[in-house]
Amino acid sequence: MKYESLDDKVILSEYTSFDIEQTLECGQCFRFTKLGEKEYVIIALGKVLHIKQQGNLTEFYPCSLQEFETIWLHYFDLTTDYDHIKNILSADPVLEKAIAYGSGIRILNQDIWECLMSFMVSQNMTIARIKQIVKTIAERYGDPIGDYYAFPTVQQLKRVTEAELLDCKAGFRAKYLKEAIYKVSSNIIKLDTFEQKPTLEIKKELMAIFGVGEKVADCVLLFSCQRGEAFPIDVWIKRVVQDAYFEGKEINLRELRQFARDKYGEHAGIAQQYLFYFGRNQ
DNA sequence: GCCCAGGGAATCG
DNA sequence: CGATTCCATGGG
Repeated sequence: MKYESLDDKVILSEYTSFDIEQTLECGQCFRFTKLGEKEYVIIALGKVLHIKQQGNLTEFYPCSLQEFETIWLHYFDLTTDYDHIKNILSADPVLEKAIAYGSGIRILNQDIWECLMSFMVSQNMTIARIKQIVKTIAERYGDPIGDYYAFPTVQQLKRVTEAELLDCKAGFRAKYLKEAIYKVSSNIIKLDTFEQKPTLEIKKELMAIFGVGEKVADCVLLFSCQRGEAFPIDVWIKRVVQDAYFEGKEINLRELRQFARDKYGEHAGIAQQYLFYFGRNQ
């Protein structure tokens, strides 16, 4: 991998396993807009970033070299060796096929707060509607950045009422969001301590929030805490695994978790993303 | 109208 | 324990 600065752009080249479309459209984040073929605007970490891929080049703009190195290199997980992980997972024929389909997926390192709120919103919703509701919350309570809005901080959401969240169309999740805002804003849960905590301890803290179950906790662990062993199980992944490994037979969540641990181990999370992207688009 | 969506809590056996 | 039901809401 190489990158160089040119005006207000950074140009990435000589990389493997990075496709912006697959990375954004595989369901791990919700704040992006497609402008064209492999051209996107993403709103993250309080910034608006354009990304355009053609051939074996990726442009990031507006973006200084320093910003790229301190923020986006990590955000897009560009320092992780995905070829190595893919080699390990490809030993499994099912994964080999899923990887062939979504070979450019990378797991983003997102902001924990936004990730938690977004996946609380996600329960029992379609991806299109999740995007719409997260966008509404940002537009009503977040800071404007050009034509877009940053996802609001905990402080900015502190005084928001359940009725106002209902008005954002959060539905029955409005009271869940209130609960998360309360626990984080009052420091009952300290998100900035997660980095140095064991995975299971973080999971326990997250699941103590009314409205956070295993699925949402696993999404937060995988998409914002760099816990590659987390394996979020939703309706899609359940179907894919059942169809690919159990002849379509119904299996319960406990068996499914055990299966993922045994089969994919420390790379269960990325395996899950390959399977999700493959399953949802076939 | 009915069914389902990147679930989770409450209830029931 | 495991299984079922309810929860808001919009789109197919």
